[in-house]
Amino acid sequence: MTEKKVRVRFAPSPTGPLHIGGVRTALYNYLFAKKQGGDFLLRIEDTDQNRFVQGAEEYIMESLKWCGIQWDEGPGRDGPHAPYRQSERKDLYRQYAMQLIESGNAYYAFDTAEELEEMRKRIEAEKGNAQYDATTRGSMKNSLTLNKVETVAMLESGAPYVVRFKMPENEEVVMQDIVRGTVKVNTSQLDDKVLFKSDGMPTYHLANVVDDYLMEISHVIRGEEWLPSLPLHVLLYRSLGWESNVPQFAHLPLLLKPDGNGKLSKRDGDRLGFPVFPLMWNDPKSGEISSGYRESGYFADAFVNMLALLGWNPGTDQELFSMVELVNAFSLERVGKSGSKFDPAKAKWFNHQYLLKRDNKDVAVLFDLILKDRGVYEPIEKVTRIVSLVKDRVNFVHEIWEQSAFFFNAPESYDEKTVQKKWKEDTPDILNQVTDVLKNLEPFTVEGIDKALHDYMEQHEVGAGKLMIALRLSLVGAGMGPDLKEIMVLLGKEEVITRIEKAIRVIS
RNA sequence: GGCCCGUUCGUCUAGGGGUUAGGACGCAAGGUUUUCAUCCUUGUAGCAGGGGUUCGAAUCCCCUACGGGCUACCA
Repeated sequence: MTEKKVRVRFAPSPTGPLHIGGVRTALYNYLFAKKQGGDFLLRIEDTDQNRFVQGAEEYIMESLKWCGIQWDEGPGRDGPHAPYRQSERKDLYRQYAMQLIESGNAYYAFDTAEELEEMRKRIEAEKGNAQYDATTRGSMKNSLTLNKVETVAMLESGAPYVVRFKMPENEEVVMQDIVRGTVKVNTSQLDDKVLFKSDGMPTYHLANVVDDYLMEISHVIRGEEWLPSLPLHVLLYRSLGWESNVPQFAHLPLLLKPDGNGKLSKRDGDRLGFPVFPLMWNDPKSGEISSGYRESGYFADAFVNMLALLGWNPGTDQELFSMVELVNAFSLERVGKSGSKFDPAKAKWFNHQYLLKRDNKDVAVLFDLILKDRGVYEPIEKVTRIVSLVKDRVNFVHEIWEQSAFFFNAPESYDEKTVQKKWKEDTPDILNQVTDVLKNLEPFTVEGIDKALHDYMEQHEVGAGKLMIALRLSLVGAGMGPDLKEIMVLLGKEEVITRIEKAIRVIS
């Protein structure tokens, strides 16, 4: 094996938003490249003009950036092989198609859609394998069945044509795949794929091989759905005389839907209530909006971490990885062979872990944005303190609100069940007495409150369960929340007393 | 239909001839906590089936089943 520089590419088609399976493919390419000290390129495969979707390319780039996957070459980052959009490389491909025709590895085909359909119907009626291949190409309208004069006449008349690969007959193609090992296919199973379309654009098969060669790609890491066309690609390299430049291949297992079987799709996200896209997507045609991980409150690093472990594992018990750690630990050899079902519950767990790891101050800045949206303006020091008290109870920053709203707004109602269980006949009296104690308490600190409350309970022989829960009910409105003394200090003496008095009025 | 790929707890996975089949998520129970949650402890649950090979298969081979992918002038 020659020691070429590692160069990999992520080559999406701008036909819509990037699905998390695509993000994972990009991630594995990136991790592999960085681990090997190589380059990661982004190439836009927009050879199908009919499927072009406005905004999709920008979406793809923004998604990669959000994930921290920076490309070394690609749109917006020109390198020695620019341009990186296939539509801008259009003129390149024709010459290779012509080269294949001249070397006898490809041919012109003039069949109309109707003629192709007719052929398929005919073969299917005979229970044969309906494809354009060695068994059928001889009965179709192409430069193999037409003589030279007729072919030239067709071309000169401006008749639409495609260029098809002339698949060799009955040849065993043996290929090596890094994740799957040896894969063998007999060419008699393969058809004469269209390489060059009548609209003047190459198909994926030609374009990807030509570009991978020209861009000096060393490893092709892509989804498993491409495995069936691997022999075609290998044969293409050979036919173009690039045998010594065939990249190594790695076909990644698919991401499956959480319930049942099958490839994860956009519909599943809508149905099961979790995003399948990294970023929110607003479809320009249908106006349909699909949710994204970013907008749902996921941290980019948690999202990347979760995705990295879906199909790859380090062989150790470590589950939490920064991008740098992923780069260091990654290898294609440890990529699994079978598809992975996406687990929304585990995704939340990852975000929880990252939320716990974040500095309270950083989380407070994010939470403060949510507070301002709700019209709540508090000093960041106070917000930070609140975050420190409740962040281990939630998975997302936005959930902090549900756990901390009582800090900002006095309870409007009191949890029915807790009232019934803990609010007794003598509760108002006890609370009134405690209010007096608190009024005179100086300074109003966690330690001070703790001592005062315990002294009271001891002197009056009142149980903690009775007093504390009644107090909590008054301040929070429910039997939940962080340490009561902390809540009291943050609320301040006056607010505490006001809330207790209100509770006595309302509940009794 | 044809071709290709796959199959270890519900899920993500370790394990690649001799293991009490390990970890994580989830779930359950207990503990801690004045409450809820966190946290800690314990538990729950798996080698798709059948044949070989072998002294011995989760592990190697074959078959079957099941699942998936591809089978466009889409990528």
